[in-house]
Amino acid sequence: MSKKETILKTAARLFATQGFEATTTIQLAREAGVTEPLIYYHFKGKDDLFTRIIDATFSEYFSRIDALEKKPASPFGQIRKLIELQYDIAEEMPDEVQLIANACPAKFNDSEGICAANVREYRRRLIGYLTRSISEGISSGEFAPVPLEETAILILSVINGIVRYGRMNPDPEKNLREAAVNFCRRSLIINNAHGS
Amino acid sequence: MSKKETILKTAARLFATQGFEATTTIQLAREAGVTEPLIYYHFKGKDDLFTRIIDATFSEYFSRIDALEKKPASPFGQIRKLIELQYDIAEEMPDEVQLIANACPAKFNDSEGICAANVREYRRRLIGYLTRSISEGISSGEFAPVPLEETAILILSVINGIVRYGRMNPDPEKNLREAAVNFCRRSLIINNAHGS
Amino acid sequence: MSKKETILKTAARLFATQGFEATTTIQLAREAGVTEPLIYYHFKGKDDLFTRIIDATFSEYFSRIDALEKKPASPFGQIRKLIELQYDIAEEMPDEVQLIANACPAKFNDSEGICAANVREYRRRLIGYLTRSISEGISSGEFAPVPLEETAILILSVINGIVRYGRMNPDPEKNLREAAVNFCRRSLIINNAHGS
Amino acid sequence: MSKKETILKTAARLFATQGFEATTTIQLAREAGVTEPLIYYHFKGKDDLFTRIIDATFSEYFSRIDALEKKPASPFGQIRKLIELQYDIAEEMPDEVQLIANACPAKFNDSEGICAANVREYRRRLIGYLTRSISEGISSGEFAPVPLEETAILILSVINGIVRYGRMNPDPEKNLREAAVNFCRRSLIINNAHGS
DNA sequence: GATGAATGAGTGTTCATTCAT
DNA sequence: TATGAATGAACACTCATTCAT
Repeated sequence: MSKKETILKTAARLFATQGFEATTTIQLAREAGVTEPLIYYHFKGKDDLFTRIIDATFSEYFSRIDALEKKPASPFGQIRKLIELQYDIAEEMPDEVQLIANACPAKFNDSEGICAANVREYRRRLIGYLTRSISEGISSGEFAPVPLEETAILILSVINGIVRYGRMNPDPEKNLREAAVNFCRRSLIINNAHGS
Repeated sequence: MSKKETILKTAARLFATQGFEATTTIQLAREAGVTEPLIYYHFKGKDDLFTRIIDATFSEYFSRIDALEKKPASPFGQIRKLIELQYDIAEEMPDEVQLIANACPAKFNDSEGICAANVREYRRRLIGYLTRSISEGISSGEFAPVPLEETAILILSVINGIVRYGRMNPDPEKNLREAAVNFCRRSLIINNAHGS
Repeated sequence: MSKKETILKTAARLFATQGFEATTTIQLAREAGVTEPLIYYHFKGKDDLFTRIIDATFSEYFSRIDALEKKPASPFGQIRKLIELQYDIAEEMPDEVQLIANACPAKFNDSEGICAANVREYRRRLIGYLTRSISEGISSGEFAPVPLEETAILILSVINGIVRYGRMNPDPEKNLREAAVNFCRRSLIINNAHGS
Repeated sequence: MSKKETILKTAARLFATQGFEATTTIQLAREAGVTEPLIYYHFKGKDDLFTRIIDATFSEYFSRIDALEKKPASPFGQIRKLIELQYDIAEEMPDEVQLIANACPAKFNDSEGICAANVREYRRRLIGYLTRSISEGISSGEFAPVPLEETAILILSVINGIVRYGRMNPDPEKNLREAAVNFCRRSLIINNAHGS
């Protein structure tokens, strides 16, 4: 891994665990095994580092969601896939995901609002994806007639909740992923056979 | 309101909206309409302010949960009441609630771990409350045979999700509170008649 | 003891042990069992407290030296009495004496030079006293023909040295007082019988 | 001289003349011709500066005393050399010597007791050196049978006294160095011919 | 005589950032 | 690429002191 990449990875980890403000450039330099000026050779500054990490993470998110939309599936299959996708991403890049979950609100009104724009777009896409899936499910009679957007928000809440929980309590025994899928299924599908 | 209280309230608001580290004492003093040294006359320092806000908020939480446990209700009635309680508290003291939701993880390993201890106790109580309610519901045949703790965590996720959403998108038109109750009800109760 | 006196005594102790600058008014208030504003009711401020302690201590010194001069004694008897006087004062008011020994040089160029003036006067009197005694002793053939002022300074050095030593090493077994008298006697008196 | 050295030298001078507490970092920066943060780039802080100066000064002292012990001399020759050594050091590095003489007692109980440990070692060495010399002199019949340790302390007092005096009254006419040597010689040596 | 509340001016220290090499 | 040295701006915090009561 190049030094530039090391800086990025280390920054993501420190920003995620300590917060953006609490991470100093000298600490970042030390933990990345470089000197401070080198950070400024590769990046414009601390904000630039933050922005790049956020942007890259959301990019990854967006392309994954796009990929998801192209694969046909049943209404609940789509929802299941979204839950699983979030879980997978959180396992692949836990630092970046936590960074987005925690630090973003704090930097919401920031300089160029880069973070806020990303978050809005992210919500827009996820809610759109879920709204469409739920709508389909209701139309086909598969789902109960739930309110569209509210339910989308609730499913998102479940997703965020388990991702957060997994970060703070790394307990491999609990199968939250499966439990979350079932929890949502039972709530949506009109069917006497629970957990089928 | 005394100047001491003004400082506390202002600190809660700033810590919640900007984060602990990003809030400077001079800014706090200005927005509270006092001089900087007065903060140090009434409090030991920035950390002390933070700790007191956290402690007071969790105290309020705990006493409310305790009060809840004393009122008898049906299994789902208990869960409904918890959801509504969280919503109410978030409306009463939105700054403090957001502060706990956002800043706490960042200060988790802090000095005396005051925040961490509170968060653990808080989770323990809520999960305990929910686990008992779910267990009762399953025993009485009212609820589907869901995994206890996982389901408790998922319900908590729903609660936290809507509280967070309500903070970031203050949209009085959406009735997330009612939607959340129904979402959980459908997922738990064995009953053909949805949304009744 | 009145609160005013308590403040003075406590200030002398703290100034002596920690230094003037390192002693804060709040610490002084706490250790004296009063509140800060009371210090300002009785005294003009920290500097005023310092000045009064210094002045009172030197006053005491001066009146004691004056009293000494009035009692007739042999040349070495006079010197012996001065050594013993210093030792006595240091035991009576150890804080004040140490304050003068340590803190004064640091405040030498201070505001009104009150300390410096006192120190100069103090040196002038002691050196004058010793010079006269030595001069007498030489004239009478009792003392060796030592240089007057230099020897006076050296005797003062011995005095200051044992006072300082006694403060830092409170060791009642060593009889430094007697040893100092003998040390000076042997150096001054022309006589084969040492230590008589 | 590098900026780092300039900071050290300036700090020694200011600490010595004004005291540690009364010297501010901004004043130190100005008088050293650097900016404040540079002090913190080269040193950990004000305390670190103080400690380093003290340590370096005592190191110099110790190595000089060690060198002294290796040169053979008569009992009084040894004592004479010690007096002259102290005088020399005080002329070479007057700031550092005064710093040790004045500021140390105030910082005696400080943080890691670095100063106290040095002072104890310093006293131990000097008193040991003097005790041995006096003991030799008494054994050989050259010295009067004076009490060992007390006399060592008194000689040290004479040394410290003239060093202090020389600092406060820079008067090149008085030959205190020679007077001190003679003062001690007369007090120790059994001999009718004084001042020979 | 005595105090709780309050403050202007300053403290030591750290920050993200730059420059010369 | 890479760095040792350096800095302007800001930081949390403390000081001696005052005022209204």
